[in-house]
Amino acid sequence: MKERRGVTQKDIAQSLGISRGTVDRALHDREGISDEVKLRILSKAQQLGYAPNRFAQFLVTRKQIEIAMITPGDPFWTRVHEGANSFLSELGHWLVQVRWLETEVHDPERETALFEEALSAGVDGIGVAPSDPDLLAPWVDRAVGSGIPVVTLNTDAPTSKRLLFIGQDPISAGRTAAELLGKFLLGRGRVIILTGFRNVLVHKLRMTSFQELIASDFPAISIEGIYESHDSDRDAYEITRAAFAQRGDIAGIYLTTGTGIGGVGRALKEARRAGLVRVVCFDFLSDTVDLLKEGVVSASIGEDPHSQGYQTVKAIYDFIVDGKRPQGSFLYTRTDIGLKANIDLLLSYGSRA
Amino acid sequence: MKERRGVTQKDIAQSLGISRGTVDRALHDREGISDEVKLRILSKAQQLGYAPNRFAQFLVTRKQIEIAMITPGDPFWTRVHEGANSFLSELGHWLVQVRWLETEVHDPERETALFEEALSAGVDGIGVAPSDPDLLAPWVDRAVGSGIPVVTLNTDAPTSKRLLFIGQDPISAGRTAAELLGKFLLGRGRVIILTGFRNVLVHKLRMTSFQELIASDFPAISIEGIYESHDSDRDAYEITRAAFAQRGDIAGIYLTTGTGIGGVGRALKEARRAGLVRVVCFDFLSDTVDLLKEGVVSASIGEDPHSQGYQTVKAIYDFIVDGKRPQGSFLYTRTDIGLKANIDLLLSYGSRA
DNA sequence: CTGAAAGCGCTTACAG
DNA sequence: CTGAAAGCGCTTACAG
Repeated sequence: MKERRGVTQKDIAQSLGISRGTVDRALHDREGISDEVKLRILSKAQQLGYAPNRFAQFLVTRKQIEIAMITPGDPFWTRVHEGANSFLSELGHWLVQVRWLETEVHDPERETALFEEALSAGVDGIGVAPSDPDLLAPWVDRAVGSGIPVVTLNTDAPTSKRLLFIGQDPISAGRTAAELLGKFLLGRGRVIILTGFRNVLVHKLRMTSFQELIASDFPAISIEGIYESHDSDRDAYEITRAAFAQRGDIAGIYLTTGTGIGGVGRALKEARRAGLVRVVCFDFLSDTVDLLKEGVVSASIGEDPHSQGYQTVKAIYDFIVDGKRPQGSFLYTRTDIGLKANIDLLLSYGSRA
Repeated sequence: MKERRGVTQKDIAQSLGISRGTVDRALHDREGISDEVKLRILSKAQQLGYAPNRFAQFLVTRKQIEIAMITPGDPFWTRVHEGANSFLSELGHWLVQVRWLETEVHDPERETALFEEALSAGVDGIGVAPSDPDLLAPWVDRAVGSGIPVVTLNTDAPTSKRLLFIGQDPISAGRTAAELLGKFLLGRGRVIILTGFRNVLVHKLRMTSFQELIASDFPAISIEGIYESHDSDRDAYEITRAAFAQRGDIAGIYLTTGTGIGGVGRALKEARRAGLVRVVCFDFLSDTVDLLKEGVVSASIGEDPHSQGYQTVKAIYDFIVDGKRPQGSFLYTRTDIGLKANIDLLLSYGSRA
């Protein structure tokens, strides 16, 4: 092993014949230093290629950043948590602490209450998956206004002043689903769409981008119906059952969400169409994984929850410690494609990436 | 921001009424300490929940690990390098330095020479992608024997004493390819296989696992021929051209490698079969990306080069600093599926994950 | 075998 | 506005 030796404040002080305290003041823009001396120090620092020794800094300040993560707690979010933790390597845990505040899946009131709790606890940054973006936006703006960076993950609050959104690009996601289903159907046949809620932006975008790509690249595929599953297995079951009762020649099903697939699968099995109808949906929750392995779901599209957690903590950390702003205001995670043959690998990998 | 305060050596020393130097000796198994005192110190440390302050440690020792990475330098490997660098976050660069030693794509002599160079330069760990595993194995064993951990990435040297192999599981990869092509062909039709070299283990495994899954899950698909492309565009072109001259009803092509796809594409275009024949291949090199976007390649399977670099450095670091051995002796990266609709996202993502 | 002291590079009071 | 000193938690010689 080698020894690392860089330029120190002491080096700068000596080469200028001044004290080390003054050098520190200049470097950190602290009070009580003349402009002239400051300028000389800064240019000398640049000339020598000074870089602060982070280890010495952290040793003396012992400052620990606290980041609040406000998200639901179901299995999907467990993987987000794992991702956040993996940013905090052995060293990272000294620098950053994550405070998990668990909401229910759709409980905007609780969410704002937790947001308020985080602020009053004095956290240094917040990651949140807004279930009601408009309701949360003023809270986000308040935090950002007082210097607390907020990153939205998984779902955005686009009208707010959040630093960054991290999650899937619903348009790419819908196009990927369309390309898959189009290719699985050899470019022809009848398809139905089950969307979660028509007025949820992400569901809408996953749907319209799907329709557009089908129309342009697979004109011989017809979309026979669009239904709201309300993210419920029961509704998805009824819809699928009714659709097959009405016409038996449906060749493909596109479900814009990760929930409700259990109902689709049950209806297909009952209609003896499981494995014959091509089904494309989202996420790798346990129902989906089971149905992939049974051959009932042809493919499912992931949104890389692990990376959503990792990148959220990283973005907040970089902003607080280095004042680094992200490149754009969106960071899109990848659209992983899960098949029967690769789903186990995709799942096992997340926990250690 | 909060202040972090943990248990220190000083705390242990005071509570035992001894000096701090002695505590340090016990904690690090250094010479010159009685067993009795050592035991008392260790149990007190445990009792208080002592954890060394890494920042103080690194500040005083200023030890920097040097890891040699011996790999080719083409675009694929650039992404491996990016992955390795991303492990070295701002803090990591103080702790670890990576020395890149660039080989040619298939030059075993140069590889062993570079391996020797790394050893005599006194590096602390080595990552290598062996082009001739048997030739390199004794060198690997020599390094490991003298305490220098070696990780193979992308290609393995299974008979050697390497700490870990990081790369794609060729069997999962072949099965994923088979499932894709099988589904794209609706389970029937004639397929040809182009493999790189029959005697390269990875190519062989990607081929046989493909054949097995086709035979079991898609019995109506017939494999009409198996050819060696020698990883060359020219050979791949000739093979494809000849195959289509012989019989025009080939519905699918499986290429077990990432090189040679340019030749396949050219032959398909000339035969006016581009976009009609389903093609599945590997990696996301520029030819492949272009052909995906043109619709000539239906899907390509990636091996996550970014993560191969990241995990290699991480495994070596963990071993050297914490003595941590990996769980198993294989770490399989994920088999990303690239389509026209998601390929840009997959590529852009690597550079920032 | 054990202790006391110096020093890694920085920040933070405290003097002047 | 500037300097001298103490101290963060550790390791490393140097005494005893």
